Parts: sequence; structure tokens; C-alpha cells
Amino acid sequence: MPSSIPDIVISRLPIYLRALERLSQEGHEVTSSHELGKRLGISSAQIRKDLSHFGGFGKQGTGYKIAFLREQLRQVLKVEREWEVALVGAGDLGSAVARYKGFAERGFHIACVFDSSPEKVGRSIDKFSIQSIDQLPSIIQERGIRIAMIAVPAEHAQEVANTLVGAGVKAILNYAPINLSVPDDVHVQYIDPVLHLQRMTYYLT
Amino acid sequence: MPSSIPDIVISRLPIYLRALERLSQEGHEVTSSHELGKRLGISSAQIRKDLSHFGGFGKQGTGYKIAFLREQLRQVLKVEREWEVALVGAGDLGSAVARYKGFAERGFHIACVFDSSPEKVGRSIDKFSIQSIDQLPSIIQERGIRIAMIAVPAEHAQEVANTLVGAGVKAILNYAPINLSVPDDVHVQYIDPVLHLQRMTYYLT
DNA sequence: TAGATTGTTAATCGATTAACAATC
DNA sequence: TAGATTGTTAATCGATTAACAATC
Repeated sequence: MPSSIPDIVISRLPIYLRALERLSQEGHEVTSSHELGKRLGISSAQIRKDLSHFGGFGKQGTGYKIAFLREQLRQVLKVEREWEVALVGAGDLGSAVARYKGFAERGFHIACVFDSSPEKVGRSIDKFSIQSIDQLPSIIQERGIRIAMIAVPAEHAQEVANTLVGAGVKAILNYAPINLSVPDDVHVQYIDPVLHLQRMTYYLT
Repeated sequence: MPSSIPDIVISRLPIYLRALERLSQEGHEVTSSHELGKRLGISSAQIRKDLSHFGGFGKQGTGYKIAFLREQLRQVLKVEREWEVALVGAGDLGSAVARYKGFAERGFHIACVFDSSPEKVGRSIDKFSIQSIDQLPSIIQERGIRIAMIAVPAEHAQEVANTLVGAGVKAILNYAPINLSVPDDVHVQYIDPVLHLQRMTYYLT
């Protein structure tokens, strides 16, 4: 009954996964909820509780085998496979996103890049040829793409989201500094670095 | 007694502020907790409760004057002023961050850019001349910079953080996909777009 | 005035933590 | 075995929501 697992638990799993991959890189083979918690600033009880939603991955007395737990988390999160992602917006921000290597390195492949500006259509960013937004629905439907990133100005983000949803996209990473309205079965995550800075200035001085 | 205000309340204020600025742009002059909540997917009760920590900004029967509430929130968050920010890392990611116009537009000015690579030192990204990381402590201390962004590879992020903290930085926006250990009086926020994508794939299919 | 909406209190809900039996 | 650490239950803690008097 996956629907019974709180969103907040799901949201922490990628953090655990990232830490496990780092520990693995550093040559560790085994870890414990205590060690993991210390690294992440999270209580060991919370880590054990979160993991217990999906099964017993550890052994009393010894902890967790890193390679095993990592693989389990990858499967739970469905990131043991590769995903194709559509990118909308080929301005400064969209170009930077398209050039960022970190997505493909971690299993998210940019499959197509769209822009509404006729001057940009046909040009390339790295290996990506920019396509017209008019072609977005047919291309996304044909390739069965479920994930998209929005990197257009705030004033166009909602209409782009509507188009994406209409084309069957179920997960949107939104770089535009605006909240999107989408149906309940569509997931949205937001990236707005300025917002993060504004969350810290309150505490300064 | 600002210390009594929950972090989670502070973290929502920039979201409210962003929505208010948008409403203002769209020509609205007045709003209500209900309208704001509908836009943001947050209950009106929560918005009223959050705001009430800082004072009574609204009027019964009519709601909130957008310009006034916005100004109040800007002062609470200390973003009515301009802030200088240091950027560490001038690789692909750091260059993209340096070129991003959104920071300055919203009051966060990149004041200096550092890199450890001798080949990069002396070069420029846009108007920023890349400086040696060796000069970081003295420059940050002289200019009294309190906020920094880290855009270096994960394996160097912790040492960069240590240097920044030593130089007096109290707020760090970390683009490296790794958790940082810092003293209690230093605030850290994280940006890792892949992590956000991994938070959505769980729900797909 | 009547309708609308705030600010706030009390109730509910959910998440985190503490504690410990089980067991490696 | 003795020490360590899990998985889980119960207790605590904190955040969200509901409700409403106050009042514009």
C-alpha cells in the first residue's frame, strides 16, 4: 500500500540515497542509522523509521550493507532505471540547465528542448537541437515522456505547464519563480535559489 | 522574541512574498488569506497564523493591502536591503550561477567569484574577474560578506565551507550534492535539482 | 446594516523521538 | 558471550486546521 507512505518520508529517501552513494565512493561498505544520521543532521530513529516503511534492510548489531541499501532505495524511488526528460525554455536559464551534466550522470536524460521563439528554433545548445513548442505535444506523446523541466519566464510558466499536462507529463521541475496549478495526479517541484537565500537573511545579524 | 518563531514559518514567508509581488505585477492592490492560499495550495488559516507571528497586517472584512504586506514581509525577512554574496567555484555550474540575472534582480549581488584552479584565476565570467581562493578570507572579511554560494565539486565542498565559515560567512547556499557540517550559527540551504526529480519518480506509473 | 475576513484559541492531526525487546 | 544496532511501539512534541468573536 504505497499510498500510505507520507510524502515527507519519500522526500527524504533521495537524501539518504545521496549519502549512501557518497559513503560508497569513500570506500565504506557498511553503515548504521547513527552514522548516517550524524552526517545528515537527522536522528537515527527517524532514519530507521523511514526505512522501515519499505522493509527491513539492516541487521541488528551490524547496521546496513551500503551497496544493498542503496540498491533498495534506488528501486523504491524508481531511479534504478533511466528517465527521459523534456526541457521547455532555451533562454539563459534553460541553456544552463541543458548544459548541466549532472542530470545525465544521475539517470535523467534530456530528450528534447523546446522554445517558443522562432529565432531559437533550429539552433542548438550542446547536442540539443531546439524545437518549436508547437511540436511539444506530439513529440512528448510519441516518446512517452513523463517528466519535464520548465525554464521559461514566470509569466509563461502556467501555460507551458498546461500544455505539458495536456501532453501527458506527470512530473514537473519548475525553475520559474511562480506556483503552478496542476491536476492532483501531476507532481511539481520548485527550484528558486533566491527563495533559499531569502530563507537565510532573516537570521543574519 | 524572534527566536520563538518556528523555522518552518520563516521558510514560507518568501513564498508569500513572491506571490504578493506577482499579484502586484498583475495589478491587484488587495488580497485575502483565502485568495493567497488558493494560489499557493496552502490553507488560509495557515497563512493568517504565519503572518500573525509578526503583527496584524490585515483588516477584517477587507483583507490585506498588497503593497503594505509585501513591504512588511521584506522587512521581516531583511530583504528590503541589498546583500553582497560571494561565489566559490567557476566551473560549468559556477559560471551558470554567475551569469544568472535573477540574483541581482532580487537584491542579491554577486560581489566576488573564487576558484582554486590557477588557469581560471584572472579570467572573467561576465563582469566578474575570477580570484584565487587563497584570497577568499581576506576579501570576505574586508567587505564584510555574510552570504556565500558553493558551486564546487562535492569532494571539495566541505573544505570550502570550512574556509567560508572561518572568514565569517553565516549563510551558505550549497549547489554541491552533499550535506555540509557547519557550526550552529551558520545557515545552509541546498540546491540539487536531481534530488527534486528523484522525489517525483516514486509516484510515476 | 449585512457580508466578509481577520487574528486567535482550542482541537486535531501527524511527525518525531525515546525506549526497548529482539537478535546479529 | 557481550556489545551493538535494528525495527517497532508508545509517548511526546509540534504543526495544521477548524471555528468563531471581533470588526472593518
